[in-house]
Amino acid sequence: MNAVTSRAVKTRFAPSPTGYLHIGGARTALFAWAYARRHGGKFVLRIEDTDIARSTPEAVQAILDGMQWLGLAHDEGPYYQTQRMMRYKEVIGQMLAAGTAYHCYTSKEELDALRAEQEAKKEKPRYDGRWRPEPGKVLPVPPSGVQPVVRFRNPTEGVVAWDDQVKGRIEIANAELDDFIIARADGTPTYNFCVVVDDWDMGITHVIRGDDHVNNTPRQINLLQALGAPVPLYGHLSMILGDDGTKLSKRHGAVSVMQYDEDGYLPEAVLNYLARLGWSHGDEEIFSMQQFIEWFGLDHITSSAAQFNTEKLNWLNAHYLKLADDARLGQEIRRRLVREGVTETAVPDPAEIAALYKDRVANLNELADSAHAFYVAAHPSDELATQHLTEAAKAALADLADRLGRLAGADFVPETLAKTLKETLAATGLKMPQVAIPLRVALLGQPQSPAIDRVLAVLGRDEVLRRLARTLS
RNA sequence: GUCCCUAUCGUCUAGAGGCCUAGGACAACACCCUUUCACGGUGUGAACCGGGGUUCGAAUCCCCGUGGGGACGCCA
Repeated sequence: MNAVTSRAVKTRFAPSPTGYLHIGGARTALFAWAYARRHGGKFVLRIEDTDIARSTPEAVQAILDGMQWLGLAHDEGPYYQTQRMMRYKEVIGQMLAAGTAYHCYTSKEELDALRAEQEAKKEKPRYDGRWRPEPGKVLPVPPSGVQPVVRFRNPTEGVVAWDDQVKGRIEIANAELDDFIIARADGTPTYNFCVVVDDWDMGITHVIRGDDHVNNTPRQINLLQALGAPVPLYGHLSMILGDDGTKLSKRHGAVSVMQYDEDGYLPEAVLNYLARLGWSHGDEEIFSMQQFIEWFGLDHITSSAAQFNTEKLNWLNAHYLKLADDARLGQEIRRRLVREGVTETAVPDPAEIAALYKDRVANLNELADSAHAFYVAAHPSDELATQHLTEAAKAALADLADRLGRLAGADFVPETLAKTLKETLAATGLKMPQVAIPLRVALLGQPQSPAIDRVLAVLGRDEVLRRLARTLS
């Protein structure tokens, strides 16, 4: 057991605040979080905001909001890289003194020229080491008035290798790497350097991150070794593709996790979906986060990219909706109706409507839409009215209204209502659908609804009679 | 161009050399249930990228193609 694995597990999620928390970031966070929970370790949130031009406080807040909505609580942080500049400068100073880093005076223009030249020769563009000190090598004279960058003195021979916890062993020749910049001319440190110092200082044992960082890993390992720091274990998660199989972008798919809230998804459904995207535990499809934590491990993570499938998310959402507490759903209905300007939602209790509809809708917005007609009487379209509210139907509704009017409010329970309905059927000689469908149109403005006796019960005596009277007048 | 990763039903995946006539789930379709529409239940169709090896035996191991993705920044 090496120095890293003998330490208590500590993972991190390290987004850069240049936008919202999207679905790919959310899954990375979920896996890192679950791994820490699984092993009784700690989960760190670190905001990588060294790109001051692109980082915004709004984006930081958006990430925090997304994490909170998903319930992925961190144990440490959030740390901000912009608040750790002193530490980075200190380490850069040490590396310069130790000779593991050096000043480079090559200008951007010279670098561009070098790159163009290499590309013309079909070579991999890389820094040529012109300012790299070597024994016996005479360095150029530093041009006056030029602020140098600091470059890492990367090993030139051998290979960097690590056993990726999801992809298996990966080896990269040092010859493929160049002396990358760790501090810009203005003195600010760059990404690969900050990550290394942070992972070291924060005692990160398992770096679980996106696939796009595989190429950074050998550089980071070399840096860690130059610093004499322990090398954490790495696990690289493959990316999530959009619904259409192409890379997620803002044009399609790469929406904020908060958009899922907006679209009526339950966080537990999104979490379950994400957990199952690129990870599996046999045939298990539906499980709680508690169960997920027990099962989760870095083995059984798929190493190829996964395509996002909204249909399956919808299915999971519908499932969790059926399980959800009525009062909670009532709150969600209320929240959405208020947004549409429907503020009178005391009677009927939205929780009762939720109970009526939750096993027939796929998301909270559909639930709220269904509830809408209970608070705001909807006039059926002319088409529906001519089709369903025929003279015969109206006669039956009149008969029913008369019978319902004789019931007390307390008698408005499904059993009694079903019995009353049958009395009307007997009196008119009609079949159930011939009365129930016009009744739905009259009450809710649409020909489909849950069991009509339950709808009548939830709507209540006064409202039912009022709406029937309006239809019959 | 160079380097790295990757490849099972339309989609997410199971599969660790014989348990595979390739399993589950979403979606699709059919039927059943039904007071409408849903929900639900039952069932059907649907895949190992191609070519070479290794082996008594390959979806599984190796190599080569091909497809897909990523990286090659004084971005993160």
